[in-house]
Amino acid sequence: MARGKVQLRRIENPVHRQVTFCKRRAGLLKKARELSVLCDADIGIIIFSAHGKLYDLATTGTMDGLIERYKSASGEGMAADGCGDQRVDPKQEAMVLKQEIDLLQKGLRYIYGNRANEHMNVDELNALERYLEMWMFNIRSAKEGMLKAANEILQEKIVEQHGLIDVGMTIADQQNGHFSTVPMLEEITNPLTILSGYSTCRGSEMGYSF
Amino acid sequence: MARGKVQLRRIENPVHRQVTFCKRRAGLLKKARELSVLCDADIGIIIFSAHGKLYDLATTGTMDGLIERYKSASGEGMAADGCGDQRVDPKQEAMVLKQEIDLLQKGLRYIYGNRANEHMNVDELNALERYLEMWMFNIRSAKEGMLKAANEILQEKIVEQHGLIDVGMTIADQQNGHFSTVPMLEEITNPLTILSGYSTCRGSEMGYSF
DNA sequence: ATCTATTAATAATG
DNA sequence: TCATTATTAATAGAT
Repeated sequence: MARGKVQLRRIENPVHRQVTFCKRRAGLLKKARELSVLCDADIGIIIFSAHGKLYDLATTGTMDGLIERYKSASGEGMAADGCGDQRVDPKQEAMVLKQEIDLLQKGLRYIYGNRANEHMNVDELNALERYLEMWMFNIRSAKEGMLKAANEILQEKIVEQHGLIDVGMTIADQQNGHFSTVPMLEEITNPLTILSGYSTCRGSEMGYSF
Repeated sequence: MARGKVQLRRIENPVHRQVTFCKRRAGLLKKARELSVLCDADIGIIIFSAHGKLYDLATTGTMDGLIERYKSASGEGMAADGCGDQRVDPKQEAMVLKQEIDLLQKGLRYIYGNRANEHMNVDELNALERYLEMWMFNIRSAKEGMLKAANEILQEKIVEQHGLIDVGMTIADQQNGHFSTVPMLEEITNPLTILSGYSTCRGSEMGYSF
């Protein structure tokens, strides 16, 4: 994509190769971040340079979390369960949650000390910040008592867009045998998980500041 | 890269989002293959769609192989801490920390669990909110610190006197449009534990690289 | 590291 | 889903 077409083979000149590696590696990670944000995907990338140096990216949670999720997801594909919708799979949901908790815990450790051992990169900090923004938004919604109305709108939106009601609601229904006639925070969708109802409430757009 | 600039936020229209996901996912994997071939790199990519479907790529061997290699490579450099962290009273600290984690966990359960019996009262919500605010503040400060360090390396010239704050403000502003106040380092405290101090973190210590 | 001439990717559209 | 194309984005080569 530049002065001259590129041949799809190993670049022999070591200097050129190194330069291209840096540039394209940056480009690849940028693309991954964009895809993650634009399409609500969770992406992990592992890159070993020719000399064995590691570069990585996890757009959600930590790489370890993504790896665990990968192992469980890739392992189950060929076995029993047939063709259920994976969205509602509690295991999947749990893996996502676990990843996010991993990140929160990592953030805790980072903030509390032992900084020498904790290397959070900008991406992880950004992810953590996004989670906190959403979480805070939800808390404030609860406090302001606006949740009920917001929730109804949100649920309608979700139902019409995905034809799906969040898992938690179903579980709560089963556990309690009934559902509260005055829904409060129970109905809010996963605050840390972008794949659920989070659509109109980016923290950065809420106009709060401190 | 097409008719109209793209905004870096979640695509709301589900159809557009799905189409973009397919296209950009293909593009990302293609870029990864190219980088791998051109520069002799070993690359693994894990993608979970918003619906939890897994897509992956391993340019060399298997994903499991890359994962193993990743684990051994990232595991290095992790040593016992032992660094003289000046805590006041470890037991006191632990108690405070435990209380705060309990609160966070309760908040998590509250938001995630959809349990009618898990109602947090307003005081708890307020406390949780304050924690999150401070946490977020520190995260943004950390990001700012990284950028500032990077900037210093780049410019190799440090602004004099109060000029340093101006630099911080500018960078922070560019990073997130909603940064209302510029932190002064003296004021930054541990987000969850107000007792403990805050030590500035150099960006160079934090695996910041693009 | 930066700068551009080019190619490559892709958003909108059919 | 598949093809087209007007634009933007990425980047190879040069500095």
